[in-house]
Amino acid sequence: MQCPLDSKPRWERRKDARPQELLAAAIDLFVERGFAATRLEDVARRAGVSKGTLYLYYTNKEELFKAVVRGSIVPFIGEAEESVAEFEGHSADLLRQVILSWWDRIGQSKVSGIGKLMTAEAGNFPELAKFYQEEVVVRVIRMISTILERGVDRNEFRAVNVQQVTRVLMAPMMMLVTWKHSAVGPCASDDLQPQAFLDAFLDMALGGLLPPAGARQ
Amino acid sequence: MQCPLDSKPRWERRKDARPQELLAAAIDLFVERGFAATRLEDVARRAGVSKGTLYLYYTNKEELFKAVVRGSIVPFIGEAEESVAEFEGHSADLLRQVILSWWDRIGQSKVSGIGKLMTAEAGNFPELAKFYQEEVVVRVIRMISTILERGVDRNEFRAVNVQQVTRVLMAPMMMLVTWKHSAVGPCASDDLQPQAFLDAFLDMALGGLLPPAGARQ
Amino acid sequence: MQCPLDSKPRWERRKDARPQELLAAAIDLFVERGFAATRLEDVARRAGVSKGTLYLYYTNKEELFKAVVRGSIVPFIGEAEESVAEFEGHSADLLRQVILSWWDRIGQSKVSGIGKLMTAEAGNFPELAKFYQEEVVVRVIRMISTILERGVDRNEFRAVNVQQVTRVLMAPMMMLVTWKHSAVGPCASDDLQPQAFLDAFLDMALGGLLPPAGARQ
Amino acid sequence: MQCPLDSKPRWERRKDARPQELLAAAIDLFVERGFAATRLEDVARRAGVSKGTLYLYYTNKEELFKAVVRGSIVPFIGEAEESVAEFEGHSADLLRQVILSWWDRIGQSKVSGIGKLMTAEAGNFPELAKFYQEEVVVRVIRMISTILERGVDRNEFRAVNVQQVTRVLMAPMMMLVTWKHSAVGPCASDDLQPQAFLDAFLDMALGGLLPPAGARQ
DNA sequence: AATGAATGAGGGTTCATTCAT
DNA sequence: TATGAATGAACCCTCATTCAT
Repeated sequence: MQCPLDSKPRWERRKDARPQELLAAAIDLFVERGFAATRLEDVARRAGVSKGTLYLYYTNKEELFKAVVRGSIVPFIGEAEESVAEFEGHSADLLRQVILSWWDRIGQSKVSGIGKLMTAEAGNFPELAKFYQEEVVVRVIRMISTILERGVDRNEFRAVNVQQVTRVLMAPMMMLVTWKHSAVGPCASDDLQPQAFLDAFLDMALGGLLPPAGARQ
Repeated sequence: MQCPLDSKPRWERRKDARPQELLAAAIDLFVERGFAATRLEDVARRAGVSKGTLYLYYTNKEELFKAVVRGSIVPFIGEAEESVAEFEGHSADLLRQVILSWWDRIGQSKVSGIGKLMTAEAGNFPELAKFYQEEVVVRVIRMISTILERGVDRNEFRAVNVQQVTRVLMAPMMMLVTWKHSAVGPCASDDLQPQAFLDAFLDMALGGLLPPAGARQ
Repeated sequence: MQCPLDSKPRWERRKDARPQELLAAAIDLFVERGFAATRLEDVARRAGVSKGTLYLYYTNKEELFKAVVRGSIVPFIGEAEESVAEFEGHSADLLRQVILSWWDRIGQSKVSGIGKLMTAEAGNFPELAKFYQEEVVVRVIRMISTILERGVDRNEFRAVNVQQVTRVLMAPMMMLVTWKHSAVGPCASDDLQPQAFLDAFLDMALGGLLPPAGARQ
Repeated sequence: MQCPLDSKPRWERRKDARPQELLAAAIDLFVERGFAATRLEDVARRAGVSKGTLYLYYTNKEELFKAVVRGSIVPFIGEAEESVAEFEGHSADLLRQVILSWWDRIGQSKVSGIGKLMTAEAGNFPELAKFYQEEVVVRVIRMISTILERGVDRNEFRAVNVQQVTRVLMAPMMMLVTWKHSAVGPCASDDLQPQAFLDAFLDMALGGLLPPAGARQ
């Protein structure tokens, strides 16, 4: 950890770990079964605690879900926003870096199932939808738009319609993780080749964004 | 009675209409809330009947759902398969026709919400997943693959990897309807411009399929 | 029937047969499943009529059941009572005749299942219990007691305790039919040999009733 | 608390007692109303808990019923089997002892109503029938047959047909408890004199089993 | 902090009975 | 007379949430 002399007794460290264990269990089950179909008793059991204990840390199911999002997707977004703000190179590299690190940190992991889940169940849990839209979707859109605008401003990208291209860029990523987590769909699980998909997607996307060859400096 | 030409009593006409009324109510609610979250009592109420009446027409919730699929998506697939078998022109026109008629008949309507629903809940309802995969997904894949193979055989398309391109073609369509029915996502509902999206998609798809200009006859 | 020139058209004869067809269907199902577990819809279907039609003939489930009893067991009791009243021979012969004709008409047929059914479900249907007790049980007890008293009066039987012996005589008969209709019990269905059982029972019963050999005239 | 020797808190003592309280309530109602007609809510209420609580202890209605059987009849059978295996005296005494202890532990109590219930409802609940046949009926038959064989082997009983006599011995016992629990039947409840019935039955049974006086040692 | 027993509202399904035709 | 569509109360079972310990 940060403190190499961890002065706390093992028992207390265990206690501190509880929320993390609960979040880990929760994300597994939420992604596997969806929000509504996940039973808090199962979450508690998987975390090795009792059902009542769960309520000591999270007031209810929705708060638990929010905590899952806050503990997984939101921090990534924060870091990505920072790296966008600090980046100094070519906007195409920035875009590629953001997408690949998204795939590395989110897309590949269970966390990406949260996106599919929200798409499916937002209608039944308006407060959750609002939370997710504000904490995740809006920030992602803003971040990608920012990259595009940066690229356009710096003449590294063509003068595209930023709003639409933002959506065009997000769509295939969403699709990729949706299929990855679904039991039906055009891709039997072993047919899905995410890496090849990503490569093709990036080629296409950057090909569409970079200025015509003749126009480059 | 009031209309002497209609020999059926009003009451019996209702009976004939009931299944359709129930299916209409069911599709509304299934698409709005998902399979698990839809209460049969609500379906019944929306159709203007009592809970018990629903069971006169459909054995249980899963059968009601299957009936919805059989009454909306499956017939379209059948017709599309026929039109593919009978078609005599250029494969690009066939592909365009199938996709546009899909948009017309399925994509635009509530029915398209079924796809999103199945993607989300298949894991929790394995029998439904099996049904949908067999009755819909497999047939759609086969149909699109058939079109691609036809195009390749007739030298109207390039010699693409049919299996993968089938998936690449399906993905944006799925995405389009998924966002259309979701309360969260990168597209606020009024930002989504399906027609423009479709045009762009078809341009891209056909651009990728047609042989290089020099090779065309 | 009584009128050899049956002037009624076949269609109307059919109508007259309805109640009998319903009773036949009802007894099948009541005996097979019990009173509560029998669905009137099944009764109607087996009789080849609609559920509503059943209610034209019997006001409700309990009345249907009573009609079954009235149409099967009660007439037999009436005849048995008559034959008891008219009989002129030895009381042992009378008892044997009554028991054997019971076996012939009731015990062997489905009707005997009614006895088991009432024993089991009387507690849940007090009105039915009252009806059955009055229309069947009390009359059977009275009839057998009458035979015993007749035998004792005529010095054909020993001076037994009529009340208790009545029960002792009824018990094995009830048992026989109960097992005949049950899916559990000490007798796998093919082990039960009713005829042998009856012979043994009659030997025992009459052996216990007839006066000691030395006392006979 | 009030009793310092009892280290468990009152609340936990309740938890330990719950299963027994629920079984007690269940047996009352099952015997009173039968399996199908017993509502779990009533069982719960009679045990002083809510409907949901019942499911903390028993997975479903059938399991509750099995628990009732396992907690009442099955243990008795186990003990009886042991006492049969260990017994060293005359087989007639063994038979008498087994029957009288059955009457003491089962016949006299509500538990005996289970037998009547199963006879009546086995047809509608095949899994329950299988369970009861295996756990109870088969073992009882085996036990009684064992006693009879023992008696025959030791020349304490005549060489009877063991299979049939087993059934003949069981029949009156079944009948006794069936009437005891029934609202209809030849015995108004206050006329039934079980003790006298048992005495007569044992006299008869042993009379039929013991070798003729002249043959005894 | 931790437990886990208890709750009770709610959803799927069944079926006797009614009633317009 | 005959139909069968419609009803609605009832029952089994689930699960988020509470709370005494």
